Amino acid sequence: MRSVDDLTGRARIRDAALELFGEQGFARVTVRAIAARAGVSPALLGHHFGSKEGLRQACDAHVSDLVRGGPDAATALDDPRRLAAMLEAAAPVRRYLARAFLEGSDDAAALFDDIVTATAGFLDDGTRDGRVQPADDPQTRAAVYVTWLLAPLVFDTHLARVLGVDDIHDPAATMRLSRSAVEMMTRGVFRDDSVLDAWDAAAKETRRA
Amino acid sequence: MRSVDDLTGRARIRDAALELFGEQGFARVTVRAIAARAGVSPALLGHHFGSKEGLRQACDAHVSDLVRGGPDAATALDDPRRLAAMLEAAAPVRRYLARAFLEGSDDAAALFDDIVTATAGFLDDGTRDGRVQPADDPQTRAAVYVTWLLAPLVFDTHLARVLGVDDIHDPAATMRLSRSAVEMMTRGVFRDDSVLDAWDAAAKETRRA
DNA sequence: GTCTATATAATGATAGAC
DNA sequence: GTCTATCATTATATAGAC
Repeated sequence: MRSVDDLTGRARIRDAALELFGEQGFARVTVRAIAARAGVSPALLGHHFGSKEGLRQACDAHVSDLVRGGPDAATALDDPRRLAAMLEAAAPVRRYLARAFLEGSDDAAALFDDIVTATAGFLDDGTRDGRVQPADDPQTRAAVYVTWLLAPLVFDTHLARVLGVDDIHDPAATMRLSRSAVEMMTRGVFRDDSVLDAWDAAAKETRRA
Repeated sequence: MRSVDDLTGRARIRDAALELFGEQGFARVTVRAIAARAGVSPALLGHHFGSKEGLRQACDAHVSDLVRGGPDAATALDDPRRLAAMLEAAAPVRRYLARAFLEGSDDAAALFDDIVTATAGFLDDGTRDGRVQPADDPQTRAAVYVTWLLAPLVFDTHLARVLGVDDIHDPAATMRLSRSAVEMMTRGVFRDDSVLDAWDAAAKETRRA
């Protein structure tokens, strides 16, 4: 449920900043541009958020709350379905998230860590009851799995171009992408152990050197 | 082979810009900061590159050449080993590449497309001679495969933090990561078809609606 | 090719009225 | 809470000497 001030200028500013930061990155966006999109004067940003950096932190916190399922559900990531929901979030939030992961805010880092923790638990549970392959290094696998889960978020424009669609997040494109990903995750890509064996041989060679 | 002017101020400026753009992003980096790192005056950047934007394009072209294996080997991406070599490129080049993919320069887009084309060829060949699993949608699989290949490039700081290493690209961390990735690509992650079947059932439901 | 010095514009932040 | 007006700073780009 939304708090009442989400209808005021403060929230409009925050949402405008969210959009612009996501589209262009923090440094490129000017205070004036945010104010113009929000339909307020530039001075109002300072009044509500102190500085441009304060506004960024408000955006980080807001997006982090959204992904986690609202301010009242701090542990919502424990439900793996929540992760999929995140990738289906509104486009501005997705774009902002992608930038935040690359630009390295504290909230983005904490969110990444929480997702890895939740994923590791999900994969470990699955390994125990046989639905998931055992891993040589479960922690690293969980981390890699999360980067693969998030990759479409970051490469969305490139994927859209290569696949010949307008938006990688429209229903048809999402289905193509996730179907391929699930297939790769289930069947693997390499049909036999030759690549794995070659890797292990190379690793042994490296250790000897 | 390097051209002779790679030893002059022009190349020093370009390399300094490459580092700073990769570390901080284009908009945040000032012409003065680049000049300071290159040990030249700010005015020299304008003399050689016209503008900051011109300098960026020079960086894009240079990195694109490096990844492709030098200006004389425009088709080097056809060799899949070149892709792995790219990920082992010097840290400044990697960081720059990650930013370029997100910020969407023309050269980065062309490079991504070329990598997908080369990968699709590699996977198709493998499918024909049985080393690679057949795919329901080969083009989409190639695109997804490339985003997974590039994911560690983009999420490097997060991976380093989660794995507890200083640099995700030091030899030990690289080995952990790629071993996990190869394992996942060979064995898959899900042990039976339950996730795939659930996906197909949900897709059928969606089409009906 | 490289520098010093400067023109010109845009930016983040703030003071003070309403 | 919101505005207008403005300040101080910093940015890119360029002119002109060496």
